[in-house]
Amino acid sequence: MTTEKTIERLSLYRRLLTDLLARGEQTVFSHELASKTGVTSSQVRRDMMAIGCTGSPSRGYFIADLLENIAKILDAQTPQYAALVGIGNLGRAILAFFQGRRPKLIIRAAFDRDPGLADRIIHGCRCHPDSQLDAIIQKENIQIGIIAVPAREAQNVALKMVTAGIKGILNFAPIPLSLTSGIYVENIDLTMSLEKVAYFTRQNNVQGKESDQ
Amino acid sequence: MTTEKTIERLSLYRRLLTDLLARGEQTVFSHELASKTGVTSSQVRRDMMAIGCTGSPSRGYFIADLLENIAKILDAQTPQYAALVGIGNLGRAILAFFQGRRPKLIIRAAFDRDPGLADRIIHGCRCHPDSQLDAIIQKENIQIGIIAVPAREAQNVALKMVTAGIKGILNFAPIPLSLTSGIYVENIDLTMSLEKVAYFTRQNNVQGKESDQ
DNA sequence: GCCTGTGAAGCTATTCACAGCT
DNA sequence: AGCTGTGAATAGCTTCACAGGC
Repeated sequence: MTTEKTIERLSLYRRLLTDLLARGEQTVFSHELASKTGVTSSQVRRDMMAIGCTGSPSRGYFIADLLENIAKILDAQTPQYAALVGIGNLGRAILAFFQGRRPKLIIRAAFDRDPGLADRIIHGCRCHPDSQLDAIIQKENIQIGIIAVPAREAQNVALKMVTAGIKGILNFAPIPLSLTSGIYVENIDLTMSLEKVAYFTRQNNVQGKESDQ
Repeated sequence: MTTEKTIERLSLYRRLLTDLLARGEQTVFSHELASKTGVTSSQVRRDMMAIGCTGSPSRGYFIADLLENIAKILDAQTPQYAALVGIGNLGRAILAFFQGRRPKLIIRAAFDRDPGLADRIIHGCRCHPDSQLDAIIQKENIQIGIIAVPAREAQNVALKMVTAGIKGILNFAPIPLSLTSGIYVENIDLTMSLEKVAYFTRQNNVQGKESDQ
């Protein structure tokens, strides 16, 4: 099975490979991809194996082939839709990030408590008042939720999402959500990440721990 | 030694524990903390062991004791300063998140290419033009950098940070930075995270993989 | 009886090391 | 000579399971 860590690396490889292809490269060796992404070349070869790609000792891997196989794993056949809740600075940043990036993964609706935002279009995504969350998620067949509201509202929003039929959540609120199992939750916790950097920066100063990637 | 994963959980525990303490709780059992954070109770006990906390079978752990020991690990003795580069939506969201959250971890300066922002104060943090990056990082003894600029500028900003003396970086740009070793880099890659959620949401639908935390 | 503390076991992820190919 | 593909080894992380204490 394709594990969580592998999926993360595939997403990373894809960006690098897309770039290489755009520059006219046709093939790539495992050690090249490795040094650009900060993993080892064995790791790259293992990952290529996992997605059923095969290279040749003389040329390495065909970039187009890799991209095709990565897409087969990462992209849905039919488009997947996501809904964002919380159109503050963070929400807008997220919309900007994804705008038209992946044809098979689209943020189709955004919600906010502030009714003043209703019907505005931000980075190509239509805004709605909170109250329509349930109806629109169901009507538009949205399966992914993105939570970008303050901590105290997050649990509540998550429950509403699940009720509306959402199956996976990307949560930016710095609290663990408690939901019925069967819902995939990915947490991005900015506070935690900064504390982590602060910690390892100190260790660095003291004892010279190596950089990652 | 205290590993990366442990540090992440400690940050999480701390938030939960702060909350519990504020509600008047004095003690907590490993399984309570476990269910609130989505880890197992063995894991909690292991982590408590790692930070030198000890509980009693009848009462569990003293919350105040845990918080003190967690702070001993996560917080610096003297304040640590961070600098943010890129005051767009993402940058502002980050500033809002951290404003006064941790007395020992302060975003002391923000930089942007847009000179129109110079000398404004956003969420308590003073903005500066790009050109002063080097001087201010050195003068203010800033050791942590936060990169919230578009992908194409990130590598360049990172190099400038390192030249100015920064030792750890929190990178939001969706490309791996290549830096001299000895600099700790933590990447937060929004595109990757959303692709990951999309992937596991699909798997969920197909075969019922369990939710994490 | 229900908890903590922890050695031992089990899992997962990564790296080693080398046979085989070109 | 330098690369891929991969079994075997290693390292890292989590859970099991149970002794010991309240």
